[in-house]
Amino acid sequence: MQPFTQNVINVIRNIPEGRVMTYGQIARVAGSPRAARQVVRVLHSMSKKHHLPWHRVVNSKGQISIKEDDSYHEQLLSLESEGIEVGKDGSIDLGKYQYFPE
DNA sequence: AACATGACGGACA
DNA sequence: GTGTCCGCCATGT
Repeated sequence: MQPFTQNVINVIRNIPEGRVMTYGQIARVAGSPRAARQVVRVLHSMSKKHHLPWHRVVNSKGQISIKEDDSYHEQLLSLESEGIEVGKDGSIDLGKYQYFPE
């Protein structure tokens, strides 16, 4: 496994409840600014093995990036249960909920 | 090795 | 705001 992948997992694990981070942001924090797509890949492989708050990850527009299927619904409910306001189109106010790690 | 894929992002019309 | 195009980079076939 690439060290970057491990970093991504750590970053995601550190997102506080009630906050979100974007794919690109996670990629930057993990050390590879343009690896947003690898973050996506990590989420895919991790959702099966690791216990991570993947639902706190949204795209740069502050929206849920999944098709309106089961996973989408799961993410929506998870976010709302943490107190995050999610628009009907899956939009979130990043200025209000985005988390910036130190 | 070549080509396709993806829960992305930024630039531009 | 919407749609198109192109860059990114690990994986899968």
